[in-house]
Amino acid sequence: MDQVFKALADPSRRAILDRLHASNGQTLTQLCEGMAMSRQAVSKHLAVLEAGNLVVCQWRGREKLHYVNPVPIQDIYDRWIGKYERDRLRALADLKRALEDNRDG
Amino acid sequence: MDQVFKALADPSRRAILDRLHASNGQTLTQLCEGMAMSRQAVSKHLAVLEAGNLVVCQWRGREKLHYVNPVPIQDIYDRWIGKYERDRLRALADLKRALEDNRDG
DNA sequence: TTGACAGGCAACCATATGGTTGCATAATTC
DNA sequence: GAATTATGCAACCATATGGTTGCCTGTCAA
Repeated sequence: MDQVFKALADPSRRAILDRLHASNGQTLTQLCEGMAMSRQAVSKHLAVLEAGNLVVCQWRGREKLHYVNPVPIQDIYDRWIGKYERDRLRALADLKRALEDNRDG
Repeated sequence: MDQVFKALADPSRRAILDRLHASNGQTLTQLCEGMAMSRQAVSKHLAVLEAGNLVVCQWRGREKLHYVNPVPIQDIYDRWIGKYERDRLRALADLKRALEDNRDG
């Protein structure tokens, strides 16, 4: 779980995920196009995404195809975001009450 | 948005959010209890959470009360995770097909 | 009014991170 | 089989990050 959050923390990696989301199964070279950094840098980012299981690879000859794996993102929602969403109104009410208490006192 | 992801990337900060989620409106000193690090470290983490607007503060005398703000988390879901969730089945189908194509070829 | 308490600021440190370059290896293609 | 293409590995570098310690300020209570 930590590796997923870590992987998502970098904007370049989120950009890579977005590109794969737009067109799944791209090679490293394809992903490098228009990425304003060296192939090695992109490769490292992909390694981090793989470590977080956000991207899954498939070798075809000398090409490495990259696919988005949506499962960890779903997990983050289920185990983490959903929990906060559920109590969203309560949290906002807490904030509001704190502000009001302060105004009164 | 980037600051929100950055804030969520650290396990200590997620722990702080969880503690506030369990009991909202805690002071710095309260949050430090059982946190295996100095007050300054916790204070820095809270500053990062505030920068990402995940935590909102309210001064009461010499005490600083901390409240979870659920809005950025909701935003992440709306603008980011939801997008991937929507195409989850398609992405999984992509993966499956890639594996099968490889098996055939 | 003096001491204790809650918190902030600044300097410092070790390690993690994001990036680079150079070279090596495996698969194509001519 | 030789050149090209796709990728990996390793060393290196600057900066970001997470942590510490020491000291300062403001508030509350005896």
